[in-house]
Amino acid sequence: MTMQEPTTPAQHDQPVRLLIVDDHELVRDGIRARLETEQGLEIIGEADNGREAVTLVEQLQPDLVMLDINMPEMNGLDAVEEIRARELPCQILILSLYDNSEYVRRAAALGTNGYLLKDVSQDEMTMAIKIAAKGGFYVSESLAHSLDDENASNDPYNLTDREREILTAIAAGKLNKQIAGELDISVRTVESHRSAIRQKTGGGNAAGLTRIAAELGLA
Amino acid sequence: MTMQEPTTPAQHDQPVRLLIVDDHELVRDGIRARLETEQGLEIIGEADNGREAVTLVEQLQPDLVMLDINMPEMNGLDAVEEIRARELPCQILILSLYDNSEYVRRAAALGTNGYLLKDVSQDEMTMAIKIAAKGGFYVSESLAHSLDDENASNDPYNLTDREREILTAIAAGKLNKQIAGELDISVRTVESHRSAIRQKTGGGNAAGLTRIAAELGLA
DNA sequence: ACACAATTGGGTACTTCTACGGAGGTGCTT
DNA sequence: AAGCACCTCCGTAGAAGTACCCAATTGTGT
Repeated sequence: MTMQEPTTPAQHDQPVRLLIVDDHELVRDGIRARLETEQGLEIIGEADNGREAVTLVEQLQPDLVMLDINMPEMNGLDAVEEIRARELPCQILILSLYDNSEYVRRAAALGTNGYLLKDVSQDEMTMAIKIAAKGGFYVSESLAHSLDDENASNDPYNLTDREREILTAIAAGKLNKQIAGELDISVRTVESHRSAIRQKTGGGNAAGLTRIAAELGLA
Repeated sequence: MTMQEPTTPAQHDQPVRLLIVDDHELVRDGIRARLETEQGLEIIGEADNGREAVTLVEQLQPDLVMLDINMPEMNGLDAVEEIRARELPCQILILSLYDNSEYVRRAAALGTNGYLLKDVSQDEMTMAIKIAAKGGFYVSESLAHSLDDENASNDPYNLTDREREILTAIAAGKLNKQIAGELDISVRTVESHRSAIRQKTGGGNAAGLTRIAAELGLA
């Protein structure tokens, strides 16, 4: 996650050309409202799903893309992969509902330029845009914090790392046997963890656990 | 859902005093941005969860509350119950992500004044507010349509009514036995439906089905 | 009257999960 | 060194869900 050379260095007189991608018009309007008073920013387009986003990036060649993760058709992270695969030069700033450290890591690994939560303040958003436009990488305060101590992040149940890992797999509909195979441990061990998770969360059967996983942003 | 007498008739010279409730500041900003050009509207406060919403309704006595459903602490529908229980006079307009007919029905049953989806256009939103402020009831075009033919709503899997009902119960973590009890049918019948749901959706085990339920807005 | 879908219920055999119980090893903190 | 949390694994038993098969009833539309 080092400061990388911008793929398209922002000319310091040209405005930053911005593409907004979110499946909710209301959110896009919110972003517009926040940014329209900013100098040196120009919103050149909007998309409401990942597939459209890729197309528009290709057509409009924006300097910066603000990208939601959860969208129909094609999600934000997959869109990033596609954009990077096609070598379309632009900075990408992720704007997500979920403070899921896995998302953040994947986003960083894919070469995005920042990760914002949707409860971000106006000031933080404009700052993040400036940093991202210059090719830096910005994460929300709260997230940066939760990345430090890896655990705790958003977890009122005090699950351990292993338990969260297994809960994620359960929520994905995997069987204990599968999970055991993937983690290279015994089925009995998976059962133990599963049992511990149930006890900590009070989350009954697989369906209940899946809801809790979603609640924790592990979905 | 008949046209009911407004609990607080909107004086036609006084502006409508509006309280915005959504757990995402960004969405609140979007609403603000859309409404600030409107005449006869005054945003007097914001809240980011249901509990705070109830408190603010009591303190500020708004004419109209725009209320999200999915929020931490206390969800929107529960907040409506509380507001109605305390007999706080105000119109309530639900603004939700989900076009779930159950939500709409529950919202209508609780005496709200409308149900908007978050992908609502600016025009539709202002219209809905005007109608709601006068004590009417407004539903999004798309939703009104899906309420007609009860089925289909948002369901690419062609589930039947009964199957959706049972899927909802499964997602709630209920056991087949419980579901059978509540619906007063045999466990075997629940299994039959469950099996049909699995086949239609390809949704493997309980965890998978729960994810699909969430996807369909039945969570 | 007939076809069709939906709902209901069942048989059998198998897999998976759940609820108890116990235990050994590792690594960190005090 | 002792305590503690975490991860690992096991036994036994029963409950729950899954995968196949089947059929009767009801209602809807043609």
